[in-house]
Amino acid sequence: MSLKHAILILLETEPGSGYDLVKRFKAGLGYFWNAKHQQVYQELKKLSEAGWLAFAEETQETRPDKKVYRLTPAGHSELLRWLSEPVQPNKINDALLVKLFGGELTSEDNLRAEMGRHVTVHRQTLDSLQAIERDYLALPAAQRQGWRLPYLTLRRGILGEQAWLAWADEVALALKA
Amino acid sequence: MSLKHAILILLETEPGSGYDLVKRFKAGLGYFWNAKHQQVYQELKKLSEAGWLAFAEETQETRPDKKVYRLTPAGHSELLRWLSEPVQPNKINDALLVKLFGGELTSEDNLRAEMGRHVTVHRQTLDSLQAIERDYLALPAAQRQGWRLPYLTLRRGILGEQAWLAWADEVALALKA
DNA sequence: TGCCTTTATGCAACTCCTTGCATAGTCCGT
DNA sequence: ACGGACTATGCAAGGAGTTGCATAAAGGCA
Repeated sequence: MSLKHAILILLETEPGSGYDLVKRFKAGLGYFWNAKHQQVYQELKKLSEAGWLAFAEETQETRPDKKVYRLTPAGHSELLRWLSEPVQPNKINDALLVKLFGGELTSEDNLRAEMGRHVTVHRQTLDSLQAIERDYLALPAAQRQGWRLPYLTLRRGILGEQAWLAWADEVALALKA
Repeated sequence: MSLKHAILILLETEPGSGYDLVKRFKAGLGYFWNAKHQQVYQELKKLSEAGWLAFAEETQETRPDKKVYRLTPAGHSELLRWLSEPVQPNKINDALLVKLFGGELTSEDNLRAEMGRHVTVHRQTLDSLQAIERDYLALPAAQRQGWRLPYLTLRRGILGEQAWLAWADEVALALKA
C-alpha cells in the first residue's frame, strides 16, 4: 500500500540506509506505520529498480558497509503525485475484538486477563506519546512550526490511545457484573 | 492472522455458506475485521482441508447450489484453544497519517480536502454504529444479555469513531491558521 | 574470556490478502 | 424486452508482509 510512500517521505527529508529507516520508523512514523527490517530492505530494492531511488555504497572501517539511498527526480515527482491523490480509508483488523466478540465460549477470567495485557501496552504507548508531546511543546514557537504536521499525527495517537483506555474501563465494568 | 478464527466463531453460532459469511461480516464483525469474498472462500477451503470444517452441498432450484459449512469437533477445540491464548496487539497502518506526516510537500487545500473526505466516511460509520446501538438498547434486558459481548465491540467502534472525529476537529483548526 | 547488543544487509520460503476475470440463473424495475 | 442487482462459487496471478536463517566485525559488561 503506502510503505513505498512512507519511505519516500523519510528519504525526502534526509537520505539514509535501510538500517537508518528502520530506526526512523520506530522513532516517529512507527506509531501508525509498522514495518520489519526485511520489508524495508525489499522495498528499497524495488524502489531503486523502479528508478525512484538511487543509492551510493559507503564503505566503513569499523562497521559494515552501507547503502545510502536518496530520491531521484522521478521519485520526487511520484511522491508529489501520491500526495495529491486521495488515500483509501483504513482497513481495520483487530484480533482482540474478534476474541471478545466470540468470548461467550471462554471464561470471563480469561477475557479480563487478556484485556489487562492490552491495557498495559496501551498505557505504555500513551505515556511515550505524551513524553514526545511534552518535548514538542517545550520547543520555541519557531521550531515548533516545522513539526506541526507530524505533531498532528502524534495527537491522533494520543487521542486514539485515550479513547482505547476509556473503552477498556467500560469493558472492565461490564465484565465485573 | 485470525480471519480463520473469525470464521470459526461465526460458524460456531450458526452454520452457513461462504456467501452468508460475507454478509455476516458486513453486518457485524465487519467493523473490526474486513474480508473480501475471495479471501473467505479461500479460507473456507483451507479450513476444510485442515479438518476444522465440514460442508454439505445443498442443491437449490431457483438459485445456484451452495456449500453449507459447519464446525467439526476438531474445529471447535481449535477455536477454544485460540480463545484461551493471548492475541497480539494490533498493528496499525494508516495511510492518511503518512500523508499528513509528509504534508509539507503539498498544499493545505489538498490536506483539508483529504481530511474532509475522511470525515464524511467516519461520520457515516459513527451514524450506522449508533443506529445499531439504539436497536440494542431498545431490546428487553433478557435479550440484551446474549449480545453483551458483541455490544462491547460495538462500543469500541463508537468510542473510536468519536475520538477520530474529535481529532479531525483539532486538525481543521490547525490547518485554518 | 565469553556473551550480548549494535551496526548492516540480504536470501528463501511462506502466508495473507487483493485484483481481475469467469460463469449462470433469477428477480425486479422501466 | 433489456439492463442491473442479487445469489453463489471459484481460478489465476500477483502484491504485501512474516519468519527463519546467515554473515560479520565492534563494543560493552561481567
